[in-house]
This record gives sequence, structure tokens and C-alpha cells, in this order.
Amino acid sequence: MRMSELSRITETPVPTVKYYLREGLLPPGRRTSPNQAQYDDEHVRRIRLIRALLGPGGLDVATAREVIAAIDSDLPLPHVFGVAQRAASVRVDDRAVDAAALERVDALLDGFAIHPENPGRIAAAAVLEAFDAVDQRNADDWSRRYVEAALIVAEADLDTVERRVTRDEKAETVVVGTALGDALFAAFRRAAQEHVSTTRYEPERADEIRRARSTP
Amino acid sequence: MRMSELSRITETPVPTVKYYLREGLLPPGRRTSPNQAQYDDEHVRRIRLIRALLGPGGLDVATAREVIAAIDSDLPLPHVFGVAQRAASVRVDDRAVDAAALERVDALLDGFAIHPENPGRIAAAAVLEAFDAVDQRNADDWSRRYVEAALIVAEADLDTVERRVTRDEKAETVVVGTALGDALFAAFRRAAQEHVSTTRYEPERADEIRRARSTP
DNA sequence: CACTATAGACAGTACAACTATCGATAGTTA
DNA sequence: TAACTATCGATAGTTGTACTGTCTATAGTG
Repeated sequence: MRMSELSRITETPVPTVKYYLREGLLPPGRRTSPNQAQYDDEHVRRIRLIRALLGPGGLDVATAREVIAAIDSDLPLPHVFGVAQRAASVRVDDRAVDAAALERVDALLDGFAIHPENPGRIAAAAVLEAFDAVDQRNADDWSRRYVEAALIVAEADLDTVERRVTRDEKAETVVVGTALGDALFAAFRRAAQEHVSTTRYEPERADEIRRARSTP
Repeated sequence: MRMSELSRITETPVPTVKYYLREGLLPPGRRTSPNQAQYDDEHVRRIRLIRALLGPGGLDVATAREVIAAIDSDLPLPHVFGVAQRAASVRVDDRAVDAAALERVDALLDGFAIHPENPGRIAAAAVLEAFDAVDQRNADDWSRRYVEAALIVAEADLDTVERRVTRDEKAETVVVGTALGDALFAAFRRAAQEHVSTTRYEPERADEIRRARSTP
């Protein structure tokens, strides 16, 4: 197919497709002449990946380029996982996090087999520090339950990757799952908050609200 | 205190403090003359809140202004919760989500007492749609476990708010918890992923890695 | 009385993600 | 085969966001 069709199928404007090509997110098409090229299903797929990473995934173009390069490389899966993790994490300056916050995180993650450089460990310390700066209260009880939930999600993530067959499928799932998983969990969290809040404080209205959704 | 001290305590440049004032994020100081004003601890607290929302919370200035206005208002807590939820959610165009994806989400959230407009419900549908566009596979098993984890987190969130005493404390905790909770969970998820991955695939290395962190 | 610090208005910066224009050429259609 | 549309690749422009800098008149300070 030519660029206009690629653009139509993926609902992405032609100038934007060109932009992705320029930025190295999308591999060039197969040249048929000095100013013509053919694209195929792989390009369609890749554009969908790019849009998922830049949109719901919240990655910037430079970071998306890195994780795409990791998928395309033949590096082992654990390496792809590391790249995806660092990409999806808000970049936190290691030195900007104080030791006390890191110790608290380590206490919460007692028994976890993680390296000191794990992006989550650093980021969690930064978030707890910010939380304390506003809400002068110990957030450890709250955090402990987050860790419990995070373990459930992490097991689900690994299981999902295992279900894929080839190395490339697994690599793509790792990247998409890591980036979109955050957004998916955040969405379900919102829903669960309303649900828990309603059943806890207005149980008499819960049934009525349930009905409103099941019969639109 | 004067602006320079406010700036020093909060580690925020003076021009940035002025910017927050202009943008209505920070209430003006108590005027002592046409071009002098006094600030107090409430301003310090407020700047910390702003920085937490704009930094780890990932809100933009306009959205931060809305949630701060909600805290300052005397609107009831459920309303503040709603504002915070919409603020922390990636804005999704309702019509951009197709009905099939919404039905899948509703199946996953069967029995939940939530309104059809719940931001999480819409956002989850959008994310699942993006995931399917890339990874042509049913993500429902994966999602179900996310929902299970989201319930744990939502209960923790509500409990944390309940522990606060006054309406204003509760309102602030709702806002901070909603915005920073996403980042906190994402961080713990990264840590849990490495932990689960190591114990599952390289159990013999797990102990060694654990030791590396406990004895820095 | 120097000297520094405001407040507030306004302009400028830096970066990211597109979006538009252009000239030379290629494919397509009447 | 002429007219029309599409493409490539280079370059420039746009939009939006979160600051950052400059300026003037005035105020606090040693």
C-alpha cells in the first residue's frame, strides 16, 4: 500500500506518518523508485503501537523510539523489560531522593528480590517524599496495601507475557503491557473507588446505580 | 515571611512563585502596602501541594487549578472526589470509545455500583481498545486481575481518607491521594515485576539480589 | 542613603508534537 | 499524452505548556 492508504487505515494524518518516519519510529517503506515506497501490514501494526505508546501509554517520542528499538533488536527479553520499565517511569533524579525515603521503601519491599537501581524503588521513594511534604502523615499503611496489589498485577503481567509464543511477540507484549498497564490500572482504580465509596456510604443507592448501567 | 523566604523554604524560584500567583494556584499574600505582601505556612503548604500535583501527580496547571479550587470550596467531599478523579484521568473523548469496548469493561466491572460516566470506565475502554489494536489478543484475563488489585487499592484509599479529621484535611488527602496514588502504584508495580520475574525464572539468584540491597 | 527586595505587567524562552509548504518526480485517468 | 493527484524529503511554521527574564515604581534595611 502507499502512504495515503496507510494513513487512512490507521486514522493518522499523512504529515504525522511522515513525522514518525523522520523520527525513526516507523521503518521506511520498500522503495520502488527514488520518490515512491510501499508499506505493508507491519507498518500498520507499528503505527498502532506508536499511537498506543504516545497516547494512553504517555511516552514521549524519544522514549518510544528507544523501546521500539529494543523490540526490533535481538536482545534478550529481560533487557527489553528493563528498557520498558525505565521508559514508562517518570524520570527521577537518583540523587534528588533522600536516603530516609529509600529506607522506608526498602522496608515496604522487604524480601523483594530487586536491584537497588530498580526504577520503581527510586520512583516510589520520590512519590512518598512528595506525599509527606503535603500530607504530614505516615503513608506506610496505605503503601503496604499498594504493594500487595502490585504483586497481583505483576503476576498477571508475567503470565500474559508467558502466553505469547515467539520472542518478538513477547517483547511487544512486554512493552505494550508495561506502558498501557499503568493507564489500565489507573482506570480500574477510579471505577473501584466509586464502587467502594458508594457501597460503603450509600449502600441503599448501590442497586439503583448498578441497574442504571446494566440497562442503558 | 516575604517572597524570598517562601521561595527558599519551598525550593521554588521566585519567578515560579509569581507564576503560580498569576495562574491562581497560590492565593495572594496579606498586603502590607501596595507592593508588599506577607506569606505564611499555608502558602508553604500550598506550594508543596502544587509541586506534588504538577510533578509526580502529572497534572497540568489548568487542572491543578480546578482541584485546588475544589479543596478551597465548601463543596461536599464526594464532589471533590469527582473533580480529582476527572483531573487525574487522561481526558478521553467519550465518543471516541466504541460500544464494544465499553461492554467488555462493563462485563469486567460486573456488579460494580458506578455511573456510566465514571471516568475510569471510559478510560479503561479506551486503553483496552488500544491494547487490542496492537496485541491482537483478548486481554480480559489480564484485566480481571487488575480489577481485583484495584479493589484492594480503592479500599486502602478510602481508609486513608477516613483517618483524616476535618473536611479540609480529607479533601486534600482525596486530591493528593488520587493524583499521587497512580504514580505510587506504578512504582510498586515496577518493583513487583522485577521481584516476580527473578523469583520465577532465576530463583537461585534471588537471595543474592536481596542481600545486595539490605547491605548497601 | 545606599542597597536589596518586592509587586505586577509583559515579553521571551525552551521544548515537544505535530502541521504546512515546496520542488522534483511518479502514478493514474480521461 | 495531458491533466491531475500523490509521494518523497527537506525545511519551516504552528500550537501549547511551563516556566524565566526584564522593567518600573516603590518599600524595607543596615
